[in-house]
Amino acid sequence: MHDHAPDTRPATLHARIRAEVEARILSGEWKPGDRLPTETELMARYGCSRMTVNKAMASLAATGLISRNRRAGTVVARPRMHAAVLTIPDIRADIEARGAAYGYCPLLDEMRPPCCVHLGAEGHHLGQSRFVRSVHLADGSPVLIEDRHIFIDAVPAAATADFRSEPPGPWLLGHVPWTVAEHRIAAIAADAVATRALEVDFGTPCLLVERRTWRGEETLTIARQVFRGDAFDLTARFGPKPDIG
Amino acid sequence: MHDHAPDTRPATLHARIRAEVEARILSGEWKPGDRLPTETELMARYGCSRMTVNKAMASLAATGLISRNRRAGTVVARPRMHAAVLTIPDIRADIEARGAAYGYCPLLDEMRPPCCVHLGAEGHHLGQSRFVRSVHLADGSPVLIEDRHIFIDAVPAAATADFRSEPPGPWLLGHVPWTVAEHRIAAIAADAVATRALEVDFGTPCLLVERRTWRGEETLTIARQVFRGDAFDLTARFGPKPDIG
DNA sequence: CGCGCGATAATGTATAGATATTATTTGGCT
DNA sequence: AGCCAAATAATATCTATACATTATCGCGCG
Repeated sequence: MHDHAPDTRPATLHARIRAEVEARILSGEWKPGDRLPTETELMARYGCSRMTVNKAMASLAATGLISRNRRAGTVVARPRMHAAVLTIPDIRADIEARGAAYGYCPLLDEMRPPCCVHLGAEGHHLGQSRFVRSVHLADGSPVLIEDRHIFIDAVPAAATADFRSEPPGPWLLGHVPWTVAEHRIAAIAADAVATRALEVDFGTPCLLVERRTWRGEETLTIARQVFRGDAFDLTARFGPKPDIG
Repeated sequence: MHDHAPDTRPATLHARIRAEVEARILSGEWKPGDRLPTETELMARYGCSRMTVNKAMASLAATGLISRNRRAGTVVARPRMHAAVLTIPDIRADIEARGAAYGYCPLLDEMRPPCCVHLGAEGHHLGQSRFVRSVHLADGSPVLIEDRHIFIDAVPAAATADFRSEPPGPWLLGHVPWTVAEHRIAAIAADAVATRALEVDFGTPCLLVERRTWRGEETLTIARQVFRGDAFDLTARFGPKPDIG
């Protein structure tokens, strides 16, 4: 019987070196703290130039699987579970992936006067904002209520954008380059607004995602999304696996 | 007045090239879809070798800020907010960071017979497990209840470990190399167990984090953590910024 | 013994070239 | 026009070498 399994070995040399070193670490053959071969040794073992070895090892170091130090050499890093890749839900794609029909329904759309938020010690002036409250539906039943502020000083085009059929989230993603986003995730009880909009009982547990997006120092938008607790959850996956570099 | 601001410009050439290209993208000067200079052009502009330019650009491509194609050239990628770095709470550090005293109290500790979980289509046999239910406290008041299974086949040492004073989480991190972890985050209502252990009313919204950790194909441990909704939340930050490569 | 200082071993960066790969363009043939 | 093949332009990879940087080692001196 022929072996029809796909050849998963990377085609390029540096990727192959990386994969093999990675495999030895993940299999436990090389344990955390163990010293691994020097670039010169690997260069001899694979019969390639040091630059190629370096590329492979630098990539492993970037993912945090190994730790490299001049003169001291390279060691297998101690596993730390401090960060994970969180998949931000693309609401529409998520809903459609379950085979449900996506719906969007704006409830409020108005200009709000300049306001201040307090971040730590200092207040931050944010200027006038466009405020849109909307509900996202799966097969007609509400799943998410979103309160979004878009700050006009930072995103002038938002003053005239049409959010009657397109939600502000995708519009922003397509129009505005951003640099940093921060999310806060919490469990809250449905308040009066959420109770009505999501058609749940008062006090029902809901997942709250507060997202704030910046470009440089400038706040572009703040979104407050309340998901029906029974309808949505987030998943995050972390491993040294994802190909970086 | 002297400028005492730290020189944030990267010292190395490829990092400088990357930073400058990145800055032009983030400032909006080069917009999504725009074609950017070829490696040969950048090489001339910076008076360096093509390898150096390549390193800078490959790194930007790795973070997803640009998209590169042979022959077609390099273009600014459309911003996608699909992933973020989620800081996994180190409960103890978190509690102590707020100036509270950390406490740990195991409630149950027993061996459980082999069990099966169903993942998608196929059932997965997991074998015998050690089960530890514990409460984590801040200044004496409960903040988190954790149900943890550790599978003996995968982690034999767990059979004899002492979890009376050290929680299983840190013990595992220190003893067992893992490769992949997956988290599911949801909002749930406090059930009977949580109500008692967390000293909250029945039905109170709580943040649920289910964590499953593998080494290769082998499941090492499954943890189900229920946080008091009013006491804890998670934050995730994402930007193209973090230095990779 | 302990301290400092130079040698050394490892990684980090950069260069100039070569070859490989791949998508596009172009030109020729029907 | 339409289609296939060759030229081409861009990135991708690799080599061999050089020099820079830095933590550690080991030796000599007080």
